[in-house]
Amino acid sequence: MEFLDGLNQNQRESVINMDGPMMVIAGAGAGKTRVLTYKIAYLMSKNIDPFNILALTFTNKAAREMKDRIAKLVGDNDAKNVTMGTFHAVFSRILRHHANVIGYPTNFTIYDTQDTKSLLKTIIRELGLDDKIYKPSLVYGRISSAKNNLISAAQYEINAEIVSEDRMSGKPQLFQIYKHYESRCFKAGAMDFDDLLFKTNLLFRDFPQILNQYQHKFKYILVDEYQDTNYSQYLIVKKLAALHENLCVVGDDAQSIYAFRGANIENILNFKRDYPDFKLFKLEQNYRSTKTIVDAANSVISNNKNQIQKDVWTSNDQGNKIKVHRSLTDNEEGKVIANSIFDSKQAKGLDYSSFAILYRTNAQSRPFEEALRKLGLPYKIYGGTSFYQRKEVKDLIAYFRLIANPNDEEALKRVINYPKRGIGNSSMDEITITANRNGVGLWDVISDFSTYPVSINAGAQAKIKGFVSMLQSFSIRLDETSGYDLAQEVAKSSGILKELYDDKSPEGVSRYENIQGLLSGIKEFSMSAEEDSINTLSDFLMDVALLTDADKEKEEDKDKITLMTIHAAKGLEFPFVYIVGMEENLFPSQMVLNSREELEEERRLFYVALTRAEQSCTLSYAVNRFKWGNLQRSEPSRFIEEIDEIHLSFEASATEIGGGRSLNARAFNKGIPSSQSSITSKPNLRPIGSSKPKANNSDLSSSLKVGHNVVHEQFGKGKVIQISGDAPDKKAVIFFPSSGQKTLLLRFAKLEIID
DNA sequence: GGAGCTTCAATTTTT
DNA sequence: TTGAAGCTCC
Repeated sequence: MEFLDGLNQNQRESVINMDGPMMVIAGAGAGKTRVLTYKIAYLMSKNIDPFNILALTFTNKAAREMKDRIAKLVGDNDAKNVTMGTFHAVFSRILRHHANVIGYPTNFTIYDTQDTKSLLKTIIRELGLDDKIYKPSLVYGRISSAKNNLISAAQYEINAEIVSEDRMSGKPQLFQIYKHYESRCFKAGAMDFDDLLFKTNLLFRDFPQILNQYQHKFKYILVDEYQDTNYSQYLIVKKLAALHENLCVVGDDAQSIYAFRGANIENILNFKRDYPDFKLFKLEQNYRSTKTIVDAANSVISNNKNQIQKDVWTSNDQGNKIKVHRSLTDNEEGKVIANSIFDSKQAKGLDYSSFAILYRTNAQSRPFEEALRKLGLPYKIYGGTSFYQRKEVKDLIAYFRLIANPNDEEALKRVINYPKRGIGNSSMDEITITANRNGVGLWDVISDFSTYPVSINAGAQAKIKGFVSMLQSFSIRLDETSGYDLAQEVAKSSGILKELYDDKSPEGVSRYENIQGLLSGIKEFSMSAEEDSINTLSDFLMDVALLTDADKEKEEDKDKITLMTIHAAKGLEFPFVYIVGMEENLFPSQMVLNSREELEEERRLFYVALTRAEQSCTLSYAVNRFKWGNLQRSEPSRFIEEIDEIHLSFEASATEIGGGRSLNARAFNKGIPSSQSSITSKPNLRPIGSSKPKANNSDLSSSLKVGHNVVHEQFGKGKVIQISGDAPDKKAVIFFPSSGQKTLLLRFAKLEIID
């Protein structure tokens, strides 16, 4: 087994341990993916049929990379037969296969976040509720977390705890919304992201023979990023592995950054309970980063209380210190980083792809884009409005969806009057009323006016009929026409192509190009079909809902600077990493400052960011930042101070210190320039000119008294039990019936005093 | 029915 | 600042 030679002792042991339940806890850069790929290759070398292996990842990208790496070890053919993909992708396929038994059409639609929110909004309005109180995104979060815990609408309604939480937060009708949402999705033949896992659980629960079939198929199951799985995923894995118990999960609790969306670190603990005789392997040697970076990351993560004991170390060089750069404004931050990349590239002759700029939120990308563009540096940007989220792309895809599944009402509403064909709101209102009165869907009405008469004028009716018959003519050919051919015809007949072609504005041109891009993507997809079969448009649709920007890597994007959120960077590595926007209320985000758990997650996010860097890492913050229109002062992130000072070197921008020199920590400490900073035991991280953080809740802070009843945005009503500390760090202990006792910093907590 | 104007709200992360 | 949603006027 010569390919095992490249592994260290621990890695090798975890690879050759074939049977039984096992867990690999792997520090950042310790070769987690390596172990997984080698393990799969090793299984095959021991004559395990690739058809019997299931490998679940968190992102499509991870799956693809793993597949490529396995192919290098065992060859394309065998690699191809391993079932590998994200939870969502793998189980959406399985669901398609058995859709009929749970009452769904084979061509069920997958609603993305936009579709879901839009449907929720419709429902909220139909129920006569105020969408300022029942904000669609909030409602979505609530329903999503219910689904991830396998709570159906019916169970939601009778769950005393949940119902009381909703009542406390002033949203007693949430269960109604959930109920309607559930049935509307079902009628539309649509599943949202959470449904893909939820319904898989139902399928396996209610149809044991189907579960059994997959239990036999998947003799070996591997799960990557186990710390990011939610309860729903956990249960799927547990059920599938129940027969053979050849289950290998790999993860790192320190990199758990998706608790906000239901990931449950308990799953690691559950594992010990479910499989008491499991084997535990730890990979602690980091091969990626310099000593400085590894040590800095360790010192940051040690601030977290909740973690599994691990000792991550490296035998790599010490490397350079981590630079901490202060800029005056966010625009300057952009320029500074762009210049730094320019200089480093010149000096060291590196590729652009060696550099990454990582930020907390997508909205931060703009100054960097501008600065890079000015210097003529090529970059690629992930996230934000992804290609598949663009209006024009979604519009065309909506036609496809409607052809595959006419009951898909979100798609229908999107395109029935786009391009403009004279079917306006008043017609749609009439149709909706008729549909509701008869308890049928919109499509039922518009495809059969004789059964469902609608009081709209003949002209509009004729236009609708034309639209319907166009779609029907495509639907008939869906299964025997190649996806590309059909897609092209749809783009033409629908009028979308012409509409965009006629728009000669720069945006219009780019929209047209995006449609062409989508079509050529479909072309590629259609041509990748196996012999004797065709890839149809419904096959394409099956994949497309689960694709993100990161999955659309183009050849010409290879040598470019990477801009992405830290979340998106998970699992990646770069020689030079810039972590920008290192400011309080941005990173850590102000949304997480209410609880220790959330702050710890944010810290793990910073840990992930740091450990992306191989050779060099720069932290950067701006003293002033534009936030919806006006300039706001900000303070350096607390996370900077959590790094042991000996790993840091401080510098400020030329404009700020006047001399164009960069400062080392000592000079910085000595107060050069003396007028601007005072000598402290710690490097002075306070922005110039600002003393203490401003208490933006000063009135509240002084007037709040023990015994007050208050309302909190998230926790609902509560009573103040204790007040401690002085402004601006004044804290209150508040008891919330919905979520227990919380200690809140008054300067951050958005509280309202009731009495 | 639709274009164009004004207002208003929002800003966390993603399958 | 941006984008969506609502409103007015044709």
